[in-house]
Amino acid sequence: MSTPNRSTYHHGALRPALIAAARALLDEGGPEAVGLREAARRVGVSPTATYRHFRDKEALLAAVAAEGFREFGAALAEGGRAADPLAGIGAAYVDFALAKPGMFRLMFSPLLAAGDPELRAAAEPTFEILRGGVRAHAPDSEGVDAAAIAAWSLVHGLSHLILDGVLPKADAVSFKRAILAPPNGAPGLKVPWER
Amino acid sequence: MSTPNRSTYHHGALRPALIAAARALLDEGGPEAVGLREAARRVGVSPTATYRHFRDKEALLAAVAAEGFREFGAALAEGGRAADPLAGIGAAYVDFALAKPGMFRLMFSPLLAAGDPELRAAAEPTFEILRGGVRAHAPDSEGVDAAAIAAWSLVHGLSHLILDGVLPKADAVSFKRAILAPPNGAPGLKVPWER
DNA sequence: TGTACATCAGTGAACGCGCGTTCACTGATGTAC
DNA sequence: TGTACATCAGTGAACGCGCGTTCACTGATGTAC
Repeated sequence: MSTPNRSTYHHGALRPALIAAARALLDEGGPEAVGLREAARRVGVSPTATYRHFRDKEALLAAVAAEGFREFGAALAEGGRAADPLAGIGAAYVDFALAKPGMFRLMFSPLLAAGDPELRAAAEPTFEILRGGVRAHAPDSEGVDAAAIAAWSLVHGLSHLILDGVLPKADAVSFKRAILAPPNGAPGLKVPWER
Repeated sequence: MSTPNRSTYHHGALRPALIAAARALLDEGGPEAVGLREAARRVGVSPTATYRHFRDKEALLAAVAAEGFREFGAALAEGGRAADPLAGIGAAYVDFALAKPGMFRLMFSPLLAAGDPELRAAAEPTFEILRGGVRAHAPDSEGVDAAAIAAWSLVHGLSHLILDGVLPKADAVSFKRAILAPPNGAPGLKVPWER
């Protein structure tokens, strides 16, 4: 039965419910605000029950981050369908970060054992999509990887600077306008770093 | 008396000692690992004593971050004395982040009330220096601010991606080589985003 | 179709931890006369 | 130069908090015969 039925002893779909609760906490207070006990409390279950579904707290966070990366990948792929794919991807990247700051932070958080191979793998498609966007600009260039890293760094850094309150949100708007509709018809996002 | 003398009841220089202890914690475990009690413990003083010098935990963190920004500004200014100022600044930026990851994280951390005016002010010189570097490339351009933001985003994002274990450290090396000694003699760091 | 039983998904109490902060206090310092 | 006293910089005990995790358990589910 897929409908959770709290009148019975068994929850029925505790795992996804815990992930959802964790996401809510993430939205409200960022990665630090996510706790096993609090998530369990919200679902209406004892703290211990969580251990049926997650080895420990980090496993829950990892499951949440995995969901995030899937959605992130979809958003970027969608952005890549713009007239200028790279610009569209860049805009989608920043949009995602601003729309889901807690999730964005978690996805790149040191809370998730830095360099964890599974998460690196989850982040890999991000890089692939960016690389594809760069290739659209310079199909046979040799510096595609370097340029993709530069493009990634650019949007990643802008996202963080805005999220951390260093730059005003308005800069995201001008950024999008600048890359999506450049005044002179040239490609909006130039590649800054070539080997 | 500037020499702390723990044989007396008074410490003599507790404030700087606490800041130093907090920095050590920062180095060891990042911003989350900094605590008033632990800092006091390391200095050999009761937890309560900290409140003589800092209103609360955040005040201590802010004082540490302020030190960080001062050092950061000095490092960037030094980098700006390279043949290509913008490239030198960019390299110094990434170097600082990689050399003092805990401090770098704290400086841009949401722990320090996002948008806190004092910290925005402390970060301002960073922007000024970058703007100066951009101006060296295009002295009379109108898009200096936008380009400076782009350059800032680029190095900031690269720093974070490496710090978070998404990109390998080696990318910092190739980045520096690429911007500091570009193969064709062209300016190493091109400005990606112009209005 | 009914029943025995293994498995599974929860419970509830407890553990130890470290934290930030407040309270009433006391020992040391420095200043006015 | 000595002394009274205000101020300052510490102490120590306690508060309440929420956390992650372990333990022994019990109620519900589903499967084999």
